[in-house]
Amino acid sequence: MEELNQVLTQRRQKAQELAELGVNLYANDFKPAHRINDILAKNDNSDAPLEEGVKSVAGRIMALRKFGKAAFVQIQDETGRIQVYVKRDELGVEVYQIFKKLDVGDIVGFGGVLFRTQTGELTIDAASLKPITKSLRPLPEKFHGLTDVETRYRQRYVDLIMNPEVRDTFRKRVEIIRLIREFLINRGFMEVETPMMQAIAGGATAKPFKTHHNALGMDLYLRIAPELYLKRLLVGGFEKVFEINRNFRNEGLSTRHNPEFTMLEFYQAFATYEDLMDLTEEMVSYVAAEVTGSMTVSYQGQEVDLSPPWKRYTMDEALVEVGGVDPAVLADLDCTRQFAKEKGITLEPLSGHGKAKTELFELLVEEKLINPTFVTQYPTEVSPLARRNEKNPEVTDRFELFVTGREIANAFSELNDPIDQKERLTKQIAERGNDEEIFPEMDEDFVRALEYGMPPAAGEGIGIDRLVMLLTDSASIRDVILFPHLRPESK
RNA sequence: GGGUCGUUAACUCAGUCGGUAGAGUAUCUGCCUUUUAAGCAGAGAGUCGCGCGUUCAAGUCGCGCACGACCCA
Repeated sequence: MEELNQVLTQRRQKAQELAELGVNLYANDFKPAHRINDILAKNDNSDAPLEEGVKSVAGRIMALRKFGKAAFVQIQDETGRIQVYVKRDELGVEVYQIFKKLDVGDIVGFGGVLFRTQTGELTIDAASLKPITKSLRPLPEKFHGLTDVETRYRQRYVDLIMNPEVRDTFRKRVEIIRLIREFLINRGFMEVETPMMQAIAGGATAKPFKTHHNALGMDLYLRIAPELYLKRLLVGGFEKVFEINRNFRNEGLSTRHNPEFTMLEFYQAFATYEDLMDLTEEMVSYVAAEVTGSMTVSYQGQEVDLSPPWKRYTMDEALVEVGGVDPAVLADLDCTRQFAKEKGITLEPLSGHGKAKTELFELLVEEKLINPTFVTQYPTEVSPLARRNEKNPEVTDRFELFVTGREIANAFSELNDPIDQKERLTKQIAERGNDEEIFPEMDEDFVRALEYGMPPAAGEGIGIDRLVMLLTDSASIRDVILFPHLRPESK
């Protein structure tokens, strides 16, 4: 138990004194009839007469300016803040006695009629007062608020009380997800739920979290991707499915990585990756316009234009046009490898042309793609689950979407040839066989599903956290996750 | 994993050359019935992240650790 300092002790004493005055410190019998923002909105014209009648609101005291026998109180509910004017002569001596023991941070209810102060501020003239919840801890200072990022993440509840822009970011996050759902459902997609705990962590290459099921006596992994299950649903005959849910990857934390993060994955039968480029353009620009009211967003000082159509490059085109690479270098494997080496890239002896190009792309091109850009024709070598291009089997019918230099989406026409798929998975497993933190295993059931026949389809994953970062101008993924992972507090 | 920076009152921050710690807000007391970071007068409040070392003396210098931020891998 934390030792009580002076301030905490005084709060507890006040709470005791209020209790002795007959106040229920944690009452739950006050039903506010109005929300603060509604009152503000309906009375925002300073020339028009104010609404008549008693308003009742409940919220947290955020500021308290006390005079001898009167006071101005700022109270905040979920929707906003309003000022309340409290007078001893109106409330009566006994109620005012109780009022004087209230603190910033307490939750109270007020009833009264509206008026404007001499400076024109809309104010409730309190006729009644109801203490609802006593706060035993002081809020941060009123001018600077709470700025310490560690405390903001560890005590998000205080962050949310103090920082309206943080509340706004998380409202936008919810809205973005709602709009995506609506968009997909309106186009005939069905939202599904697939296992978060999987016996084989497939669908991506990443280190999984391991857990154990006692009754079954077996290890399970938290999923790194839902992909292989969503494809099983295509086999089952559902033609347009999506899932918005958490993936878990047992890797480092950074401004762009949280061990659990939210992915949208969707799959559409009889569609190609080109269809998904159109859909993605439409969906993201629609969501952006709805959430921000504009097709251009400012991200960390950069202007980003989201209006469609978006630029589309093949990887080779992007290397030449954006990365400034000589086309002759890309034409020949040895030239490409040599060029990559000059750029400081170390390649495994067995890695081929595609791997070299992808490394060069990451180094020379990615960070330059500020406005939304689709990059297509990813090498087959780095795309184990994607369908080969009919004309050039070295590349796949795949794209990634980049905005502000970051990957936002990854999509491809899905490989549905079970023989090819099994070979590629076998190769992939062999390649990562030495990493003890990855648990490679052939998903025989997935291959069996493909053997029944999966309709041709295209699928896509969109990192929701990164999309929310873009649309809320947030520098860190921790600013768009309510409770980001941190190390335990020391002590 | 490496580098840089940070950690001082509940919050936001100062702290000089190493000499036993300061401000504003918040809190407490008194005055104050239209304030807007309300005002005036007074008071209390600190394990200077943790540990070890150097020194007569450490918030300050050194080393280690913890937590966080940013950059790099």
